[in-house]
Amino acid sequence: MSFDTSPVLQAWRSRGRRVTAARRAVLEGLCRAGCAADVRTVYRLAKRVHPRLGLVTVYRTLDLLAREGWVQRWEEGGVVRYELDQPHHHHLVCLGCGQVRRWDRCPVPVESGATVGGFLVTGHRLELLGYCPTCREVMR
Amino acid sequence: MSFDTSPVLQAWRSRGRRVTAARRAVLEGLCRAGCAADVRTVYRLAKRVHPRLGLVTVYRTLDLLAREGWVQRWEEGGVVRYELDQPHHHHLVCLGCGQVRRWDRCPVPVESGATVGGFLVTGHRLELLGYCPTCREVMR
DNA sequence: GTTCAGTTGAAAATGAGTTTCGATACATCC
DNA sequence: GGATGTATCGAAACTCATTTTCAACTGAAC
Ligand SMILES: [Mn+2]
Ligand SMILES: [Mn+2]
Ligand SMILES: [Zn+2]
Ligand SMILES: [Zn+2]
Repeated sequence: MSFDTSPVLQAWRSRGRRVTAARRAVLEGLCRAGCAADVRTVYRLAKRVHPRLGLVTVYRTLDLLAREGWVQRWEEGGVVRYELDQPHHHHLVCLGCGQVRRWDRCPVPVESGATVGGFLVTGHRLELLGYCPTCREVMR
Repeated sequence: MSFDTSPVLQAWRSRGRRVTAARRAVLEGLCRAGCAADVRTVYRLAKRVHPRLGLVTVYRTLDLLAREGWVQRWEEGGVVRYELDQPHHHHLVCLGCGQVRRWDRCPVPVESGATVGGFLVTGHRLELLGYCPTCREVMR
């Protein structure tokens, strides 16, 4: 995927965090995983880069990236998914097979920084739920 | 909350399911819990009605209700939430304390039954993320 | 090269949710 | 109202994702 990881590494170094082989590998795995990857997938792909990588470190690094705002974290059907921060977009989720597809429109008119009922809104999450072409076929 | 449980009970009886004290209690707990309650909350409230209620039965009944379409199920920050089916609405979620408030507007123009990129869309999920008045105060 | 705090990974712990199974209690039929 | 058969119940065992612990390791700085 087209994601430049050097700003992340740079930010880490400047804040006194260490740029380790394990963290590089997780970032690389995330890049290769593409849209909305689950932890296992990131682990599997990152392990190709750095075979002695532990699953714990994947959890830790994903959490770090999420806290620092480099990745989005969300859950669907009991599965936690992460993806590198990209131009704002949403997702189509298949209720049949769990597949996720990117949807680039955004119909939500609430700006980040706006206030709704006393809440300071910093973002939003939107998924369209339904059935992918394959699952529609199976259902008929 | 204003939710009439008798259609649920009636539907159960007509399909050969039994209307038990445990199931009534879970429904009652759900009513009392209001907007987007987690399983523990439903359990705690339902137990007041039927003290010997087991947590397992809460899971089972919530799952049953969800499968039959009487409740919505969603997850936020690792917490599974259920709520009785109501007029379509969304939620404001506080990233500080996890509190959930109802938001009645819906800016999503995709009708149920529409097709987006080959997906048959049957619904959607939208949450505004941010900070509640209390958590905003704490942050300053 | 030496130093040392930040980081790692194996193993153990945690905890939400599920499965199992003997006991219980709805619904039905006298 | 009682007897019957089966759906349901709840305690306990289990599963599995995620977190915690801790001794070993290794980037970064000097
Ligand atoms: Mn995506
Ligand atoms: Mn609600
Ligand atoms: Zn599908
Ligand atoms: Zn809050």
